[in-house]
Amino acid sequence: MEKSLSEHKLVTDAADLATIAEALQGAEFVGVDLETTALSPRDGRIRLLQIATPDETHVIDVFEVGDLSPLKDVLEGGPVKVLHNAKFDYSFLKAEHGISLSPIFDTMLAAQLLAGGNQGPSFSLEAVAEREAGIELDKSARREDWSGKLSEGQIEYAARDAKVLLPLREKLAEGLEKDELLRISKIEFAAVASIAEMELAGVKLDVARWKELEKVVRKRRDEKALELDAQFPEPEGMLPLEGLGPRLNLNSPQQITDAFRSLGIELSDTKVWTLLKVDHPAAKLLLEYRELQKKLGTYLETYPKFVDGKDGRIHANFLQCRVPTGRLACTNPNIQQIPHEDEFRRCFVAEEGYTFVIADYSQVELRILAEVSGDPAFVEAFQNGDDLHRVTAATMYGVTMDEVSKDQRSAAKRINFGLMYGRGAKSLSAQLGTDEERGRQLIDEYFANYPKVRSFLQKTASRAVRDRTLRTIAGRLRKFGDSAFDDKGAMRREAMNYPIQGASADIAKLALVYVREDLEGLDARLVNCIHDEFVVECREDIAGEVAERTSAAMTRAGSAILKKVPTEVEVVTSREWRK
DNA sequence: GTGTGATGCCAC
DNA sequence: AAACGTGGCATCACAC
Ligand SMILES: Nc1nc2c(ncn2[C@H]2C[C@H](O)[C@@H](COP(=O)(O)OP(=O)(O)OP(=O)(O)O)O2)c(=O)[nH]1
Ligand SMILES: [Mn+2]
Ligand SMILES: [Mn+2]
Repeated sequence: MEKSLSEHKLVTDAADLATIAEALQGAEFVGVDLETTALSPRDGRIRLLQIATPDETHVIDVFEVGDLSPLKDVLEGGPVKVLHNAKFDYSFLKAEHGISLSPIFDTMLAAQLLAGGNQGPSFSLEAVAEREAGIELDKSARREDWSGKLSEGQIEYAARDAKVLLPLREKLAEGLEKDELLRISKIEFAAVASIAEMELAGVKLDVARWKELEKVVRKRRDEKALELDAQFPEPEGMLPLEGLGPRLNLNSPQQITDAFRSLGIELSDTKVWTLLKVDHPAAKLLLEYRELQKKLGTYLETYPKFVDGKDGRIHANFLQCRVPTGRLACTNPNIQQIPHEDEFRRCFVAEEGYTFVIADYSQVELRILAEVSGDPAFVEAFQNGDDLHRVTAATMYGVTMDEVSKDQRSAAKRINFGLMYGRGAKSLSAQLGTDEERGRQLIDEYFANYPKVRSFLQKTASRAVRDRTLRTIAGRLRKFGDSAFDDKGAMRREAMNYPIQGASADIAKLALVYVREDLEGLDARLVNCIHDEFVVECREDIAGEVAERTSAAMTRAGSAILKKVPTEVEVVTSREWRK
C-alpha cells in the first residue's frame, strides 16, 4: 500500500488544475470517480474528484478548488473516462459544474452485459473487481462522511477506487470483445448521458390538479367501501359499538374470500378476471373499490411525496441494465406506469412557455417480429403501412377497421403479443369471452397466415434450450441459467420474447443517444422514456422543429436495427402528457 | 419494530 | 392455478 500512497496527490490549489488537465490530455484512458456528501446532486455536493492515469492519481478536493472549468475540456473529450456506474458521476458533474463526461466506459454496465442478464451476483465495484479482474478491494470507506476533514485513509481509498478502474477496464474490454458485446456496449455507454440528463431534468407534476383528483377519488373510494362493507353480514355476537369501525379489511384477499364464502360464493382467487364472472352485487362493488383504492394508494397519495421541493419536479431513477432484455426499469417513483387515463396524465405538464413533444414507435414489437422472422405477409403488411393491431381488433371483435375503438385496439395489442409469446387457447378465449375451441381456432388461423412467424419462434425457443444463450439484433446477450427454470415451457416463452423485446430495447437505447445528440443546442430535453415512447419538453415556439428532430432521430435508430421493415413513429405535441 | 413471500394491478 | 413477456409497487399475513 505504500506504493500507491506515493502515487496519489491531493490537490487543493485551483492553480494546479491546468497542469493536470494538460497531463491528462495525452492519456488513452483515465479512471474517474467522485466522493459526494449525498447520493443525489440535489441533496449534496461533490467533495472529491479522483482522476487516475497509469502513472498517478489526482485526488482533487472540490471544496477547496471550487471551479473545475480547467478540466472541462479533458473531461468532455479526449481520453476515455472509465467509471463504475457512470450515471452517478455524470449527474453530479453535469448539475454542479455543467460538465458532460465523454466518452464513457462504464465498468458496471460492462459487467452487467457480460453477465447476460444474470442479476444474481452483485455489481458493486468491489464485487466486479474481484470477479472480473481478481482484485480485492476493501469497501469500508464507501459510506463514510465526506463533508468534513478528510483522513489520509479516506483519501487513500478515494484514489484507489479511481485507479483500479484502469486494469478493470482492460479485463472487461477483453471480455466484451470475446463475447461480441462491443456494439451493444457502445450503445449502452453512450446512453448514460441521455439517461442521467433525463433524471436531472425531471418532469413537472401539477400537484394542485393531482390533489384535486385525489380528493374526488378518496370520496368515491370511501363511499364505495361503506357500500361494499354493507354487503356482508354482521359476524355473530358483535356489539353495536364495534360496528362503527371497519370490521372487514377490504384490502385483504384472505378476508374477502371468507366474506364471499359467508354469502355462499367460493372464489378460487380474487383477481379481476375471477370477480367479473361472479353474479353478485358485492363482486361488482369490490372491483370498483379496488380500482379506486389502487389509484389512491399507489398513485394519488404517493407521487406528491416525490416532488422535489426546489423545482417542483419528479426526478425518477432509471435503471439502465436492470432488465435482461435491455429495457429500462424505473423506480422512486416509477413514471413508466402512470395510469393511461387522461385524468392522470394531464397532471404531468410542461413548464409555462414550454410544451411536450410525445413520440411513440408504431407497433414496434410486431415490426421486429416481421424483421426477424422474415415472414413475407408480415413484412409486406408493414411495407403497405398496415396497422396490425387494428386488423386484429377488427377480426376479433367482428367490426370494420373504421369502427375499431381505442379500447378495442388496445385489447388487440394484448391479443397480438399474447399470440406471439405463446399464449394458450384457454387464456385467449377467456379474454374474448368465447369458448376454448374458438380460441384454439383463432390461434391456428393467426399462425396459418404467418407460417414463418411460427417457425421463427419455435426455432428460437429450441435454440435457447440447446445453447442456453440468445442474442438481440444489436448483440445483447441473454444467458439462460441451467437451474433457473423448473418449467421448461416458461423458459421457451421467455426465449421467444427475449430477442424481440430485446431488439425493441436496442432501438430505444440507440434512440436515446440520437435524440439527445439531435436536440443539443435547442431548449429541449428528454423528460421521460416509457420503453418505446419519449417525452421531450421544449420551448413552445420550437415545438415543430423538436418534433421533427425527435421523430427523425427515433426513425434513424429504428432503421439502424431493422433492415427489411420500415420504422414509423407517431408524434403528438401537447402541454400535457397525453396522446 | 423490520424483513419476506403471496396476492393483486398499473404500465409497456 | 389457466402455456403471452418485461417491469415496480402497495398491502396483507406472518416470521423474526
Ligand atoms: N408481451 C407483451 N408485450 C407488450 C404488451 N403491451 C405492450 N407490449 C410491448 C410490445 C409493444 O410493441 C411495446 C410498446 O407498447 P405500445 O403500447 O407502444 O404498443 P405498440 O408499439 O405495439 O403499438 P402502438 O402503435 O404504439 O399503439 O411494448 C403486452 O401486453 N404483452
Ligand atoms: Mn408503440
Ligand atoms: Mn408505447
